[in-house]
Amino acid sequence: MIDAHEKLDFRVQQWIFKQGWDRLREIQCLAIDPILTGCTDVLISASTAAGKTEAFFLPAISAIAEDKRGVGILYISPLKALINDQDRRLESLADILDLQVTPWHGDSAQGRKSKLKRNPSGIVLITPESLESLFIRDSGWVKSAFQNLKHIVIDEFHAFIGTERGHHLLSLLHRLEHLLGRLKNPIPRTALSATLGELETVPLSLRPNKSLPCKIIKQTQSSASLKMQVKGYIETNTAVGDAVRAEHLVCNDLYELCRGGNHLVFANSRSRTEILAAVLADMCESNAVPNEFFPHHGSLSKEMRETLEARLQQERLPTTAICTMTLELGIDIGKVNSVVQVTAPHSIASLRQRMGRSGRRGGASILRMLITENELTEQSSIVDQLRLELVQSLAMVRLLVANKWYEPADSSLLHFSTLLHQILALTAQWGGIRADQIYSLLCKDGPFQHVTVAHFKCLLSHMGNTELITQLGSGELVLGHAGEKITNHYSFYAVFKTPEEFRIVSGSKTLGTLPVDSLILEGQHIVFAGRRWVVELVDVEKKVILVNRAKGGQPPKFGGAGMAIHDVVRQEMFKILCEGDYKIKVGEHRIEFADETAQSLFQEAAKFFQTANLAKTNFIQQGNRTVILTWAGDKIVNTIVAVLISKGFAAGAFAGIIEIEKADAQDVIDALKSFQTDGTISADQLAKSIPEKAIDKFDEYLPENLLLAGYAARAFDVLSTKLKIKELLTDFVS
DNA sequence: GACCTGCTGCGGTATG
Repeated sequence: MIDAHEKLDFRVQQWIFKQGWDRLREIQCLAIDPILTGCTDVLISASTAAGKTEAFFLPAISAIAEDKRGVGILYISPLKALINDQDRRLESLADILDLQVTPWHGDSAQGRKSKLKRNPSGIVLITPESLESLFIRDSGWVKSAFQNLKHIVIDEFHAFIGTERGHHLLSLLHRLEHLLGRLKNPIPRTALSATLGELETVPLSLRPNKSLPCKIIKQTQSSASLKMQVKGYIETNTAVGDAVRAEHLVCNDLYELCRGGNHLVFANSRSRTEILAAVLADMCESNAVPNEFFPHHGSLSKEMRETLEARLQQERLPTTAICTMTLELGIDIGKVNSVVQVTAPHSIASLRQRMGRSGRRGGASILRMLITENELTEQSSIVDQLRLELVQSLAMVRLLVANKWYEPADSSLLHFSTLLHQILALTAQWGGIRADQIYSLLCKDGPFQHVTVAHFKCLLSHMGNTELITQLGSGELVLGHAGEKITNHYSFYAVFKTPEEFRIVSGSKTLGTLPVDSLILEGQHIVFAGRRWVVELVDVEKKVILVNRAKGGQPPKFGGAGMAIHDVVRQEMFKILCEGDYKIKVGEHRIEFADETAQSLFQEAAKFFQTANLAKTNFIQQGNRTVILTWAGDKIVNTIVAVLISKGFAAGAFAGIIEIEKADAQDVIDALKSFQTDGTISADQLAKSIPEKAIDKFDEYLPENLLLAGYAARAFDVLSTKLKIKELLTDFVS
């Protein structure tokens, strides 16, 4: 192990020495052999700033140092900003070895791209979309430039797993191996990530056809400790005016906790981000101190975001960013003093990623969660009485800290939208291609292995009928009229969908953009970029909203869908309510991590849970309404709701609790019993009643039956639901 | 009671 670094290229060793490192980290030593040999894929799982990128590049660069014909390393990133960071970080190492590094994305310098075109060599840093555009526009160059490719590395791999974009990436990598004649002798892939749940399943997500084995390298000694606290707040119902709004208590605490240091506050929605930033900036103003609270989210312009990122990184002025997931991935902002999560996190995986942003110079990570619950009244719902937002937050903390568990990706998705995209892309790339070639490349040996021959045939014939593709007399498929039009536009390269957005302009300055699904009226007051504005003009043609500064205002309504809580999280919530205790057991001790308000809110919830005997009660009759407590994830909850609606009930779900209006519990139970024994109700059947099934970018071009099947696989799980209902009915005592 | 990511080629004008 000590001598591992001696296998690296001499100049790489010199570079390590120059950095003043006394030795390589464990993961860096472990990565040397597998990457130098290049006979396996490698998965490197280690926390942020543990040196994952170097763990790959030190041996990979050593492996290509002697042979500079063509591009040797292909680095793929989900973000342009990461490519720019990586370009900067690789500069000194690449200089020593006289290696060319080329960042290649929509905004990178044309000069460096054309240099690579003339003289392909060294390292290319690229996005999946830019790689797709190279395939379609210049696959001949790709074939010659990458002929000598030794390694592919994917950064922030968790951001791809289970998504449309991830499937696109896998398809691109497979097409690359095919183009280079490397299907039998695959190019080794390395995946880097800090947040991977169920590690042993990840290699299949990296190479679904298993044509190479995968070596897993995991950081063992995690020296970093975690300090964490859940703080509770109560939203009072007293008359407007003298009410102590929980929001102000939250902001008072944020002001006290964050002022004077560097912090990240994750607020979960762009509108809440704007509200908190505005209130905190006002507090600075009324206290006559310089403002150090700024918003950061996807609707803000690149310039505003980059200014804030630079301010955080420089560490000259104390800075707190109130942000959405834009600051979750590894953009270079250095480490911050602490991370605050306001309202419950959406998933443990993202909580873990956020937590990793704090902890300076080997110090502890500090994470606080600020959770607000409503004051209880006679009319309070079960959700309020059970304090579900707080209980969910506590359960997530336990799963993160004690179980080290994160949500795995949903592997049941069919990705038909991306399959259609890839059929068009392949046809555009080759000019003409046979149906059986497409099938074997994408489905039989490629990443769409779940697609049946029948589905594939149906898709192709529908694409023919809609003029996306045309079959020549020779049997070859070429692009049809509609297919030409779609693939010729630059918007084709990305497989994910973006809603139309309006630009928000004040004077001559663009402040950012807003999705059009929010209704904005002239004269309306909005909060944007941390300030208040009044809308002067909405230009529908130019998609511009003109605004002026204003004194007061309501926040813009941002659109969006619901979220999916995993089975494991709901089971953990059930468990802590049953036990009446959420504290984490460490040896003989039980660690308290909630403040007094959060403790008493939890006690209220546990008392209600016990009094109503909810450990053993799944069906509750409340007047003429029936309530079902399943403690299952949202896929099962949604399936039960759809089943009940299909049987004529007025059912809905809130925070995982199913409510059926004007229904007798016994009738609901009978309906569920009949569903259980009825073999004819399938997920497809349930999906038929959904009015809008087109969700992904190319869904609108799919034949009805595939659209149905794709939606059904995403939203419903009939088998697990039947099992869950069996369990619920066994416990039922009428 | 949601969030985020990415993409081209060309024509116009300004600047050195």
